[in-house]
Amino acid sequence: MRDSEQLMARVRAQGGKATPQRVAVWRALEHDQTHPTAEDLYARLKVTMPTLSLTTVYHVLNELVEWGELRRFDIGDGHIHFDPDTAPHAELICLRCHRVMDAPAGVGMPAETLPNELAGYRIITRTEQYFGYCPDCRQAMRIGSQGRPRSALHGRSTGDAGD
Amino acid sequence: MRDSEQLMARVRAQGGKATPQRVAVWRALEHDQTHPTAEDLYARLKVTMPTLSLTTVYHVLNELVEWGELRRFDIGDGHIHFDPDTAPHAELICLRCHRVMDAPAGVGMPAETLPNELAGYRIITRTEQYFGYCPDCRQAMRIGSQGRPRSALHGRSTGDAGD
DNA sequence: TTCTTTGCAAATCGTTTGCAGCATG
DNA sequence: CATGCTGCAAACGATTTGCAAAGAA
Repeated sequence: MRDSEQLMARVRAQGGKATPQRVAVWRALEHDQTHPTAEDLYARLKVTMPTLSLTTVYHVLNELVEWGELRRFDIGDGHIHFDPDTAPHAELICLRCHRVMDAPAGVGMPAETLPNELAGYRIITRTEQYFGYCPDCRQAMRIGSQGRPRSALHGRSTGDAGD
Repeated sequence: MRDSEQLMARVRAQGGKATPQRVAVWRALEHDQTHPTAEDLYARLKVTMPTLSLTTVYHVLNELVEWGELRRFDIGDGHIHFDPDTAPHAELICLRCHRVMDAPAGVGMPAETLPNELAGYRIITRTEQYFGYCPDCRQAMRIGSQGRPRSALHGRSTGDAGD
């Protein structure tokens, strides 16, 4: 994702307005590595901008996705996650708390191996997701307590279990 | 996923019943490579079993996932897809019609490269998804017509565009 | 018969949309 | 001052759940 300076130029160039709400969402995303959901960002921003609405957060996120500035992905926890890093890279996803983090450098296939075409498909991008249990959840499961897993819509999971 | 013979044994062993509905869903999945949604399976089965309900399809799919027989995944089209192939492998996903197919053999990282641990995470499985445009959609886009893209909840996409 | 499963109808809940008032350029 | 943006409230829709009737074992 480009920085707010450039986005401001872009939005003005197409007759749009650089409203405080838009800029706030842009800034919140700028160096974010937490792969937040719309609700995450809303909660974070509400503190300094109490009048902000969740609807607006969704509007701004969706337009960023349309502009190709933001990647939107579903890990199966019932919430859409967003990532300002639009280059292909690997991610680590906890099956229990649904935390998402970038995999350490060197993990996953190098970006240069992304083919242009595969089985007749024009390939645009690739995602690699490693599912497992994060250190906190491993600890919590070891103790046997329930810990405090993050949101989980009804009983959804991404399909695997065990330890 | 194991075949219906084995699943029948399993379900009976734990005091369950091999109902026609369950067996029908198992059979439908047995050699399926289309990565269907619950609705897909329901539509397919309704023809030969008109009394089957969508609720039951969900019940059966969810228990298969709990048993570790079925992988459940979200491609961002607003529908949960299911895959009886639970081994790590790469998939091709069309950004326009949301068709999912297995990548040709040799594409993606070999299964043996799945690490046990990564950044403190206990790794259980990995998914590799290649996003792009399938031959049909490339053709449709070339013609400039709208073609007939498969389901798409409101205006969701998985994040990328262009050709 | 007993205990599981089915399937209808209703509830959930993240996300999207309609629209009236507001604020940016 | 005109148009684009915000945000409330309502709509949406895939999936889940409560529960009474049905059917395996």
